[in-house]
Amino acid sequence: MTTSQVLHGDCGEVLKTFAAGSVNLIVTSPPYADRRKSTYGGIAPEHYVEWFLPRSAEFFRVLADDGSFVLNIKEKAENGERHTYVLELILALRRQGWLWTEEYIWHKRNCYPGKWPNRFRDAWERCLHFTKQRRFKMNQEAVMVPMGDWADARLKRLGKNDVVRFDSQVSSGFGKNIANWLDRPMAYPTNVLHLATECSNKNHSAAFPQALPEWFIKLFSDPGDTVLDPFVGSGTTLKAARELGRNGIGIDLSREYCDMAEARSEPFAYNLEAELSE
Amino acid sequence: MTTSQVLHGDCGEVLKTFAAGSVNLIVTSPPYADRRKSTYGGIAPEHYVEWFLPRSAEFFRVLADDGSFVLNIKEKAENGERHTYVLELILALRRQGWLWTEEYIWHKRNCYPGKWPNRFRDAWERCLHFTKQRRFKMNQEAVMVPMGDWADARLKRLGKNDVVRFDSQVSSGFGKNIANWLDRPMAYPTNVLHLATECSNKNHSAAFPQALPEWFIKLFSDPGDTVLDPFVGSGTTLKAARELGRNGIGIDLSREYCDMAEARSEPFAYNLEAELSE
DNA sequence: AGCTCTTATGAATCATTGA
DNA sequence: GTCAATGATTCATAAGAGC
Repeated sequence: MTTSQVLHGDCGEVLKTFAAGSVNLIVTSPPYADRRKSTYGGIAPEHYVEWFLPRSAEFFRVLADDGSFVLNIKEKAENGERHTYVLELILALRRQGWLWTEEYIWHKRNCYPGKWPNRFRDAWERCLHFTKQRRFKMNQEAVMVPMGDWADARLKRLGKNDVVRFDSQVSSGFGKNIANWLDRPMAYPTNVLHLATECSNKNHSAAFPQALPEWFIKLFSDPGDTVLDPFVGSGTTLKAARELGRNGIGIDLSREYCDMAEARSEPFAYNLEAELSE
Repeated sequence: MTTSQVLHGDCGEVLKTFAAGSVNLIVTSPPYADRRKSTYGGIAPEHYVEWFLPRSAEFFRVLADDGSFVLNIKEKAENGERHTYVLELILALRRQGWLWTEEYIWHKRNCYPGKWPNRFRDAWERCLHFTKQRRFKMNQEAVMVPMGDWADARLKRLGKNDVVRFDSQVSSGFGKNIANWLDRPMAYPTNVLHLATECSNKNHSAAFPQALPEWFIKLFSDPGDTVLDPFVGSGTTLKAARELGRNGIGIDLSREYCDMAEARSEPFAYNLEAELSE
């Protein structure tokens, strides 16, 4: 039996009540600089690192030694330039003791529209992977993908509604009907995740599609483990954790977000069937 | 009439003979840390920034005020961690006066194989875009891509040799037969470039596929402009520049690479027809 | 031509061995 | 101890053979 709980407050404070090493995986998409002004006061880019570090110190303490910390983030462009606070954050986290193990790329197929004279639409975000040790828990087989030439052969007789499309060969295989492929030869994915942003039918800004935390939860935790999202927002990470048989803990400064996350991660919520049939 | 020339020597020295502002675009893939030991002696990661900065100072001087500098690079993983010298290089280049305008992602479809306990195969590289001013030359229309639904319809009756394949919808459209699409509705690409590494039939390591410099040359220069590759290697950038009607200048420390680049960029080389029919 | 099959090979990374 | 060299692992392509 797994549990989900949502805690209200600043994760830097709330986590102080947690036992050291009590969390197996942290997956989060923190408030970006100058965003979510209502809840976090809109952290200025220049102060982002100093705002982040005391919180990541608690992440380090509560994370198990073989655990992983996955940080989904992307620097904004302002006044014609990319900000450097994410680069500085990576350097600062290493000084705090984290190992910068890998940088995964989330390639957003349908990214935000727009047109500017000096840049194209931004179609990718960083998923920074930090660990405490060089050896950590990694279930590579849990995210394997059908091999390339199968997709080739299959493509020639595809109908328009075949959901597979570009998911398979190109990338890490977030095709929804991946279960059909289990008898095919499988290959390991790469460090580029290729999936669409979720078209949110709820009335809040969808941070990331559920497939994103799902992938990392399958990869870096076992069933029965505990997954933490210290900036839980609308609760996508908790919902993914619950559906994969992991215990979920979410924290958020906003009472409104906490309520929403709790509703979505509650197994007997009124909209369970609707969600499962997605 | 455009020209191509290849100069032998260290770009930091050779460029001192160039007039300020005489180059419109710099596209290069420098030797990565600890790679290409035979020619560059394998720059150690710890000294990469100090090795790079005097050379990029010359890049800054010879680049026109509305020009661009595109740097293709990727940090290596060693002892379980990603190195940070590329992050430090970005910060150092900004201190040198460059604007870090954008970071494009080159998504390599066929990346190097391998299996390790702590990471997947690396399928992407950075294409860092630096400029001297906030307003610079950018021909967005030159790299437009056919829109999704047409590519969708087309895909259903594709033969294996139809070059389009996954290029179109997913990404920035490096399909070779883009000329066929001119009457189609077009869209602007994103900052994720999606193309395969070139399997080189020459006896040297192919740095990047020709489509990569082609894309940036079309985007950030006009016909008749001058394109510089200060680490020209096998000469892919020069070949792309010549075929797009730009003047090309290549520099390399290795006499062997210089000869190769010169042969490939020479319009009346013996293998011209073979190259054009590719 | 067009298709299928085989083979070679990469801007790689890690564990192991030996000096 | 540290450091350099070697082997194991892996898959999307191109190129070539055969039909």
